[in-house]
Amino acid sequence: MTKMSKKKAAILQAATALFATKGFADTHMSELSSVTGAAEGTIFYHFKNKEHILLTILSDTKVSIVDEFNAHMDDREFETGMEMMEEVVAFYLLFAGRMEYQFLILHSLFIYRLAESRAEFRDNLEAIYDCLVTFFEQAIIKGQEDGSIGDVNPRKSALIVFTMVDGLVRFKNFNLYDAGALFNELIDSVRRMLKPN
Amino acid sequence: MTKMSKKKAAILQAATALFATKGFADTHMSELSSVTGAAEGTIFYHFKNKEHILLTILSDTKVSIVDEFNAHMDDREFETGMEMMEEVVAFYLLFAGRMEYQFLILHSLFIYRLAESRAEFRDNLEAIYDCLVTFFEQAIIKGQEDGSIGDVNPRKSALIVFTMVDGLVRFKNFNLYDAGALFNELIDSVRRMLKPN
DNA sequence: TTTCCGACTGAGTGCTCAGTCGGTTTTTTT
DNA sequence: AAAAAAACCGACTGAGCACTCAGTCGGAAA
Repeated sequence: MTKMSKKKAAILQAATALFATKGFADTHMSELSSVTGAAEGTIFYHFKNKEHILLTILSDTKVSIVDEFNAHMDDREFETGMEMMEEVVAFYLLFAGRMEYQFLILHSLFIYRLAESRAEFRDNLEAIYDCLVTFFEQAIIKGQEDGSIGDVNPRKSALIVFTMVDGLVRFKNFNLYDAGALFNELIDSVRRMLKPN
Repeated sequence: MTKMSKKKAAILQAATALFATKGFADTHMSELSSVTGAAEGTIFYHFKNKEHILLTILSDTKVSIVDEFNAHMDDREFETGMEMMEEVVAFYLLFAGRMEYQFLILHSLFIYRLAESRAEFRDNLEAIYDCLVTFFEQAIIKGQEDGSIGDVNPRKSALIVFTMVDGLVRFKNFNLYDAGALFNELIDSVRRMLKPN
């Protein structure tokens, strides 16, 4: 990350929290200005418009997710694919907790509406999902080689597991119930789902 | 449903589609007016404000979900809890497809923001989720009695299964990938997850 | 026939908002 | 130290917004 003015960084950080909690349309530049102490003019000096702030956040989020997942997984070796799967799930939940605002934005409708019409948004979203699903898939493939995971379609099962884990994160972020309380249940479920019969 | 003026029904229907696809804040009364052919004044004659339209939609959705699930499940008998679970999953996916706009709204951030501050919204959402999770839970309990489902925590496992199914619906509605293509995989996963070992 | 009422109308209103602009301050370069 | 560039400021603008209101209309009750 190249160095960035204090104000610009503050604007991005505040916008991330506000977009996540209030939504895009309901977050006003005046608010962003008062929260960060930057004048409205300053915001438009750094970003050509409101949408561009969101795109920057999404792009930064993509970089964080792709980099951190790769770094975390490269760091360690796994005996079995099933172990790797458990680690992917655990790291996903941990990471989503650390990046709560970013994941809230990823779970928001407005980002998908933009993705439909704007390639810059779509590309970032696709990169994020592809990276994540691929990790789940790799674990399944590895597990099928070493016998720790049964004979399932790797991509499809990866999507199902991803759906479960991501759904739990969403429920937690939407305050429906606490994902942490279901962690053990989730890991058990994944194990039962994937183990050879 | 008591009889309702043509215009009012048209406003509700159009608002459901617009709120679902464009979001609440990005749907303007002028649009609702031009789409339905009702004057803006007419909209405010039937609903005291924009939020009240959303509340009416949510409340109608709650009634539909609770009624239709109860009706569908009361209609049939199941040999085993596992069969019942499969039917709940299948009906959930079918129903979510039929009520795509309503489910999109249920998956939108704005509804949860309103639920935080407004009891009218919170109560409807809670009733919907409670009804749905309880069906999954009942299937598990029945399955544990007849031996078709293993020894898991019924409520927690119901939440996990609900997470999977609802997550799939969300992914489909957000155009991430087609839930239909994963239907068989999903049913298999649920079966493996819950079967006695 | 008159009265009344619910459904409906659309121009009008005041306000909120994203974005602009002319200028100042701070930092970097020479 | 001077000049240039980058960062910052906040009053201002005008478009667009939710909502209002005085009034029309058709049909049912009195």
